[in-house]
Amino acid sequence: MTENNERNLDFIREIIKNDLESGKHKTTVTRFPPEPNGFLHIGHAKAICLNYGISKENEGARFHLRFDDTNPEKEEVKYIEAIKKDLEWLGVDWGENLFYASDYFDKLYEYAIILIKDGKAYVDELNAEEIREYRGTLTKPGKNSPYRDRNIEENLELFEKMRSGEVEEGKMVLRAKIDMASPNINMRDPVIYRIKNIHHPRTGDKWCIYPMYDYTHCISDALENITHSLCTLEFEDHRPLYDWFLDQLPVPSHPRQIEFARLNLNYTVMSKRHLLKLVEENHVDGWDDPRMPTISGLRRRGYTSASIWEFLSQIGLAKVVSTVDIGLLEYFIRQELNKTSDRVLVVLDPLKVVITNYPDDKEDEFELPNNPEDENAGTRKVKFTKELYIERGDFMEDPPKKFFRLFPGKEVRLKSAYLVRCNDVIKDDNGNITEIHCTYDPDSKGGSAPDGRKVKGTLHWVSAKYGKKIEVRMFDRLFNVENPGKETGDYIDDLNRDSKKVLKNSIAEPGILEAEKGKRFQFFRHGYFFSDPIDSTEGSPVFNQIVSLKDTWEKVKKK
RNA sequence: UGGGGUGUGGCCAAGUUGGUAAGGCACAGGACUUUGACUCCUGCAUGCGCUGGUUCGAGUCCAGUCGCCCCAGCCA
Repeated sequence: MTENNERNLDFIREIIKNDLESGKHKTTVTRFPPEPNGFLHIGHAKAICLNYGISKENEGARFHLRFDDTNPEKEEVKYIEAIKKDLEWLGVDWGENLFYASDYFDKLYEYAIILIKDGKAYVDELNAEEIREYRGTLTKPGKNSPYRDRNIEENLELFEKMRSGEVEEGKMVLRAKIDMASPNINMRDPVIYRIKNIHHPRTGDKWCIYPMYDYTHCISDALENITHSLCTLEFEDHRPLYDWFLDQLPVPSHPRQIEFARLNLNYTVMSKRHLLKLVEENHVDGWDDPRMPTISGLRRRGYTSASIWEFLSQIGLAKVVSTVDIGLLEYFIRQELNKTSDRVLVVLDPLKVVITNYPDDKEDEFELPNNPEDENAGTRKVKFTKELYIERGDFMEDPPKKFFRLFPGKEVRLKSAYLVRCNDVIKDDNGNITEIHCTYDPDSKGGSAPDGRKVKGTLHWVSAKYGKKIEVRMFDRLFNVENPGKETGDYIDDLNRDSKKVLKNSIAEPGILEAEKGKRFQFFRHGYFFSDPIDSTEGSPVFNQIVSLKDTWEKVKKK
């Protein structure tokens, strides 16, 4: 399925192939550089899959994990731990190659001194607002700061004062001296160091000046001898700056930055800022809410890392801003779970059925295959009794055309048990159906009639006597629209308020109570479910719906 | 009105020196079916944003034109 043959390399792997063939590089060194200010989402996984994937494809290649921790104001240790956990779950092994941008603070500082000495950086005393004014606009060139032409000695002195804590926050910054008239705003003397009197999780109080992204990132890449620095499209404009710094400094290498389009999925949001808000305002139950597109959310939902990996390798890689249909992700998890998960009979919304001609004290025991797709999955025994439950939605008193489930006078098959025919509908005073009376065909044991008559509908069922109540959480898309916020202006307004439904009266085969945490099942005719690793307790699992089965009837009904 | 990108079917996405539009998902038929699932067949761009041009021949080259995305943090 995954054939990255010669001809179908994406444009980045094409570049790499050429670099290897030309001898520019002997192997590859790629990296994933998250900022620890939030949880990883599936968009990050695309970058991980790319960078880590490349390292697995080339002999002698390395993959680095580098936390981009240059802004202690936003970054927290808890995010570092969460990110590592997510990466491990995804199967990423960075070995010894764990780095932090803060590892390079000393080196970065030395390089800044070099820039100053070379007359390529200066200490600016303009305040933030003035800097913005002097920067100009997209169409108007900026103008030079009055502090731009200080002499080197003075710059050195002032920078030292910034470093030593003698300067108040916001009073001074170090800027690169490039070109205030550049059509590329990033080149208009970008700030490279700012003062922040904040404790850093890793360097403590050693520094009160912290380097900016543009300055830090390229140098960090260079120090690690990264060969191909892969990032998203919005950094395209930053590439000239990336190259500028590396051209000025005596760095050990000059990586090539290549940009690709980030992953967008419909019916969800994919920015850390947006996801953070969902968490903080309690629109979801946390970063790992099963409805979240975060790695931890997908994991909690029951997705496998293999299915995510498969999805990412199939969507391709390009520079066009695109939005992938979330249905494709669902396709891959169904594909995997169809082959690997045990089937189990679970009635989500129970409706009682009484088999009137079945003796009160009679019981049958049927042996069902756990997984018809896998011969090695074994079988299990399921008990059949006079009173059963079927799915409320599998019965209709007045059915539409082509409804081949149960209705008065209709015969259906109870999966692997008997053929039954509906004779009576019992209702309460309000007209609600409370139970169904059926008769069974004693000769149809196992589910097929000796006379060979064809019965189209097959329903799942659970014995009322032996079935056990379980909690099941059903999930729908988090948003009502494909592109949240596009029309309404605020994505919060597009939240699907019914995206989570907790079913507490579902009835399951008793065997499922022994399901260990984190096990995936196919609830027969429903979909795939995951025993929640956190909320499940011994003997009483709680299930999260991973994804439903494809439902053609649902589509037919709508017509 | 500045700069940087990008436009191939509903959604992704191949298309290497111009030679006559891969593949996946979705969708529509059909077969099979004790999951209306799975699986298996079949169909699905006379056209590659648009207009011209070069050429025997253009998604691929040239010119022009339109649309969309990103950039004015002491965020990354």
